[in-house]
Amino acid sequence: MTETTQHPTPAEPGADAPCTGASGPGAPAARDGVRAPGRPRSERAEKAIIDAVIDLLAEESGVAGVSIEAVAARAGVGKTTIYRRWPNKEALIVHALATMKGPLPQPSGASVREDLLTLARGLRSERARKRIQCFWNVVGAAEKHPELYDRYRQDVIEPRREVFRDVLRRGVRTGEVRPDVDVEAAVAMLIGSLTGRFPTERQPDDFPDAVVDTLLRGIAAGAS
Amino acid sequence: MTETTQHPTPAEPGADAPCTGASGPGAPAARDGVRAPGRPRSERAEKAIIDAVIDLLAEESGVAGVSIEAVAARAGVGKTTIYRRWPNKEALIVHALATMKGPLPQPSGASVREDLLTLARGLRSERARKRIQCFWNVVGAAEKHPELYDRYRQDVIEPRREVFRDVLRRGVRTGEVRPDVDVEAAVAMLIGSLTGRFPTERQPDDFPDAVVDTLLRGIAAGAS
DNA sequence: TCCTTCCGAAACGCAGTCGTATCGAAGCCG
DNA sequence: CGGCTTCGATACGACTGCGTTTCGGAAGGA
Repeated sequence: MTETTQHPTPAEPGADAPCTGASGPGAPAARDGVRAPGRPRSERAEKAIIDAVIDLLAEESGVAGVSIEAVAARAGVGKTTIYRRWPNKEALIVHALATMKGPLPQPSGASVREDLLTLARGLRSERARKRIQCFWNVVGAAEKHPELYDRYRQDVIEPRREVFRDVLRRGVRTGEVRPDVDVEAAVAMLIGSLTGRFPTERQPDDFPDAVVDTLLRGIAAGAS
Repeated sequence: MTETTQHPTPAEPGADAPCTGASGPGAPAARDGVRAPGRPRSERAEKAIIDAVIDLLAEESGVAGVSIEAVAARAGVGKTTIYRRWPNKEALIVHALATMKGPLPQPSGASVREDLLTLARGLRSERARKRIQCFWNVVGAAEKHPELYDRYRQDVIEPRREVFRDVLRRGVRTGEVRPDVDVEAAVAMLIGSLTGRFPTERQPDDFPDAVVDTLLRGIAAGAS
């Protein structure tokens, strides 16, 4: 032990920007095809850790409710196994959130109404609900953990909003949507109405349909 | 000191349900016209405490970010002064939230569009922003503090939604709004779009106008 | 004036969390 | 088998927050 005990990163002799960049766990010393000596890191443990973080973030009361010890207990893992991969709590949460990117929804393109219905109903899926719940809690901590908020917004939320925008812009080209539509307002109305009151309040099953049709037709009398 | 040191509530001989009901601070022993002996409680301190709670709840990261010690420091008050009035942190926050009820907005009734614009623009006021910010954080902690969430929702949020509903229902009667409108969907679209993306993201100044007009006219081509 | 209550400040015991360190056991490779 | 690393468990010191208690002093009523 000459001077290597500063960071959990094991060997990795040169040019390793410390893993505080938080886009991934500390590499287990295998960069190229070079096999690292010793016991390899358990991929199973890593997945369990990330799942535990996401579950806790969605269920517990915000970022402050996610403690390393709770994560370790829930994942059935020692704290050592966590700190060997991430330098601190914030990096762990950032990485866990990044894994929620997942595949974007792909609307069929049959019609604007069909596409919006698909997207709106998709916001009720198990995975989407968890994503929205995490968003609530991350937003709540936005002032204290701005990096967390920015990254989650950019990586997870914004791409999904962009899918909504694309549907509307395509509708303008096909003539289904009036050309002077305010895309930002319309997207905010769709997403905001479907994600705004989640936690305990139940919405009727056809709420997405009602929102989409209200948006399309408007509420003023005299419109078709 | 015979047996009275169990509760901060000072004298108050009989039939005092302890103040844990959390709808108000422990009364300083003056119930009817009976003046309590000794120095009366400082009203100034009480206001400072409640303001501090609301500010912290809006700015800090959620309910967990509001600590009694932070409240005391921010209000320039000793912790004793807090615990003499409320039995614990949750009761304090519940009471502080209840004070945000304030007066409801009173739309003019000139037209549905005017009323909705007034209400929508009102959501950008200083006070409304703080209310919304608190709502974010209270919702985030809904699973851990359900009483907090329920009470805030009932006392503060729901009455304001009801004002929106009233405007729409009146519009149906006057013929300004189509009779088959889904009031819940329309209200959710208005409020959700205007409160959904607050914290750091800025909206253009005419965003409430865009939302109201989009809601009224719809986005489908062919409508007026 | 005397008496009661409230005031702010400080310290306490207790519990929870962070990040580190240490332990014996186990997995993988040569 | 022997060297390497990771594994889960446990304990540690430092810190923070809660809710209580004690303290000297101030404010108001009788």
